[in-house]
Amino acid sequence: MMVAMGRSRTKPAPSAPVTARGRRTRDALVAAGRELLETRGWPGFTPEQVAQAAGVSYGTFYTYFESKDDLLRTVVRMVAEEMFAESRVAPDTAGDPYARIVAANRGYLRAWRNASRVLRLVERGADSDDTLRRLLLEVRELYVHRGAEGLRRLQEAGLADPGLDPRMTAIVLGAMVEQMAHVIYALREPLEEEAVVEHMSKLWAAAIGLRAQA
Amino acid sequence: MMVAMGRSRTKPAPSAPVTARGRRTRDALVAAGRELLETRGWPGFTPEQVAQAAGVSYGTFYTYFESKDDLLRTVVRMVAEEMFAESRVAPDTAGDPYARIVAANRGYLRAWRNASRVLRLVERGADSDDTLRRLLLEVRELYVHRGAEGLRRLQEAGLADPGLDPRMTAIVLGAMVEQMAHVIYALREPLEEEAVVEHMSKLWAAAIGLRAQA
Amino acid sequence: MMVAMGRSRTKPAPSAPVTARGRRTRDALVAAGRELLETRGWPGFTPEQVAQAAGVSYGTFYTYFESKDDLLRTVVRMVAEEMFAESRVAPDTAGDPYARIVAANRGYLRAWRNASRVLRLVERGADSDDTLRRLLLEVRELYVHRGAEGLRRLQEAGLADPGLDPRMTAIVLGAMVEQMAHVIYALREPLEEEAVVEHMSKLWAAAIGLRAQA
Amino acid sequence: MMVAMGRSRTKPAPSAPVTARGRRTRDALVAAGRELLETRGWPGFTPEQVAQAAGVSYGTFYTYFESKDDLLRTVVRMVAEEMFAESRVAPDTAGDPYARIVAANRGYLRAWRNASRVLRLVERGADSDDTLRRLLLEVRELYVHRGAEGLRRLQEAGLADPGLDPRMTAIVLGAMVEQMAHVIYALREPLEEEAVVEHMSKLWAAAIGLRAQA
DNA sequence: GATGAATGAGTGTTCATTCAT
DNA sequence: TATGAATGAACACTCATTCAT
Repeated sequence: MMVAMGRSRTKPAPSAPVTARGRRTRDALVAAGRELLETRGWPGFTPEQVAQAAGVSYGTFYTYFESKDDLLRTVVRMVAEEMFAESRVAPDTAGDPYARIVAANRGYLRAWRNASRVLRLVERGADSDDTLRRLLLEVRELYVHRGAEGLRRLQEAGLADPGLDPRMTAIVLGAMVEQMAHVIYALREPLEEEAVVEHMSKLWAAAIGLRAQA
Repeated sequence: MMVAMGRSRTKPAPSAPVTARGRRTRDALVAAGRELLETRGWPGFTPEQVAQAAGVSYGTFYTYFESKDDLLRTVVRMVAEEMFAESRVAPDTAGDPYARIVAANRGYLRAWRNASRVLRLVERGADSDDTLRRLLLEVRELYVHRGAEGLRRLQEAGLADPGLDPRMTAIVLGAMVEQMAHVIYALREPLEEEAVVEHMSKLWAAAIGLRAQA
Repeated sequence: MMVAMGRSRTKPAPSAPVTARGRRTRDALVAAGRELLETRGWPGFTPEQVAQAAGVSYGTFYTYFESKDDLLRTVVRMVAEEMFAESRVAPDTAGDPYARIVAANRGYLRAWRNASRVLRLVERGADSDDTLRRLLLEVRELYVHRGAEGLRRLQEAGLADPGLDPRMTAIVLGAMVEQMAHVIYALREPLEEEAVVEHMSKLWAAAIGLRAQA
Repeated sequence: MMVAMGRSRTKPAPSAPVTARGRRTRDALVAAGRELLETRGWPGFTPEQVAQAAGVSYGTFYTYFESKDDLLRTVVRMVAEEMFAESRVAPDTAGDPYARIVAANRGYLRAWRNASRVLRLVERGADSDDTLRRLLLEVRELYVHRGAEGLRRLQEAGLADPGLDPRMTAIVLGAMVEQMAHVIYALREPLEEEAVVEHMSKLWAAAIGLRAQA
């Protein structure tokens, strides 16, 4: 445009690719973005570097994403969903509530260690970006909901303190596990992962007044 | 940039000011930096804005600090020292154990909300800076130590589960409180502060198997 | 900044330079901006080229101007004021109203030809930029006001049709002259400048019912 | 870019469509281009948005047009031709001369407001494109010619000042009306359309020394 | 010591145009 | 002929740091 002033109101929002080729390119960009975020942190996460890592030209980035933040949100959602799915407790522990708690905590810690340098980075951004903050709250809600449901079932089975509010309890105990992951993997407090899992689980069980199955 | 630590020392490192005036200027810069970090977070923490808030000219910033990170480390050190100092007079002495837990949790949450937004920011944002990471671990250690000692006394008095490792327990339950502060104040999950304090305390007490005083 | 998201609310607005050196630099940027606009039009008017033409580095541009538009507005104001000053009718025609009209029209046409490729360019931008549009209206108002006052004096002296609304008349006849400048210099309709001046003046005089001085 | 005319002809210039379908597509693009120019001005006039508005895919644009400028020229030519066509049936024939002037001015102002925002945009914005400049001069000539003929008839009938050069007068008074349209519709000077029509007509009549019909 | 001007590499984004299918 | 993905130079702007006075 010859004239620099005046913004167009109608910036065409990138839509989902319709051809297989487009899908491949978009996937490559998402993968490259995630990879860079995990290996190089914020400094590596620029549209230019992402495009280059995906093997496409700079402009192509904006064929699929409205902005850098758009890609970030996409990556975060993907990582969060993966993590949530991974941390689902294997059904073979169905009978033993304590074993389930241990498995859940171990699973969470491992999922965090493996997949979520992304989430750690993002927590920082959330301080100044509202969309990101809400996205993190959404992700948290998944865990909170699952934890609350688990507790409710235990209460109904007479295996846990019926006086505890399920949601609040899930939030607080979830926070415990989340921060431990942060302490171990980000701050690198020198602790044995398995020892932490056991201890957390013991405290968790005691906190909810878990009784051995009748 | 925080990641760019460990430069080769080719430029004159600013030395401590020798005149009273110099000291005042430096103090003003540190205070302004802390203030900005607490009130505006990372986006407000630029040399230019710090200098302006301190009422000195832009260039003066570099008379006293090698870099932006240099000031950041200085501010963090100051906040950490303050927390050390405060912790010495902790009213940890006597009375009803449960009430003490409630008071400690309430106090911790409030300290976190007010004075140490700085630490929260740094904890989530400075993951590549080793100096800061270690400083954070030191501050944590302070609280862990105090928590562990408290638990040990309870155990010795026969008021808490003697099977728990005091240090590990303090770490895990401390993490719970710390993360709840993050959830409430940074992510702004809509929760009543006092309700959280009560719930956390109840879970904490149950977790350590707290018994009412004989 | 490591984090890309979140805009700072406090962008320091560039203030007027306080030292002589600063004033020189700022003046050089304004001059270069005007020069480029006049010689190369919009395509040459980029912060980078302006800075280069002024012999300073890129970043310096933003030491003195909030944005490209900021400089543009500055240049427009300057050109407009210059033009308005230039087109003031020499006082030696005080006695003869018709001679004054001729002089004013000739002056306007010349001022436009010399100084205001800038204004022509800007008229285009005004279509999509509100600030610019208002700036142009302000400039117009200067001329309109002067024209209206002139007519009022003639009416009071009984030398012009007293039934004409001075302001509206000034607007309409001013539009006539302005567009003729555009037609001659921008569209390059092949017309003799002096012939146009004479004809415009004759029509202008007839339109306001100018009577020879008693 | 408009300034980039006269490329070396190394790529296949799009030829006129041969199938009916091709013609429909091309027409849709032209119509969409015109529509966007009229409703959104320059910012809306991008190949992408034009294609989208025409309901065809992006790439198709370049099946029919060599460039964005190619479409612009096509649209301008179309608008110009329309104006030529309309001018042929101008109701210029008889009646009260003053009423005719009023009607002509009102009509011109309205035409300008509606159909030829395109021309207004181009007149102020396309100063480096020779093709367009000449096209604009041609359109102007049409109106000038008509105006001059009208004046000549009035002079022959003894109803207007016989000392005026018809062509020059038509140019100057035409400029007056044209610029008023610009002032009202582009710069949005707050004036009543009908009041402007009346005033312009009064000044016009006085300027040519119009005498009431014998 | 203090000032404020100067620096310039880096960032996110746009968009007219080309290309493979 | 039609599609939509791909291209990349260009642009406006930021900001930690350095420098001349």
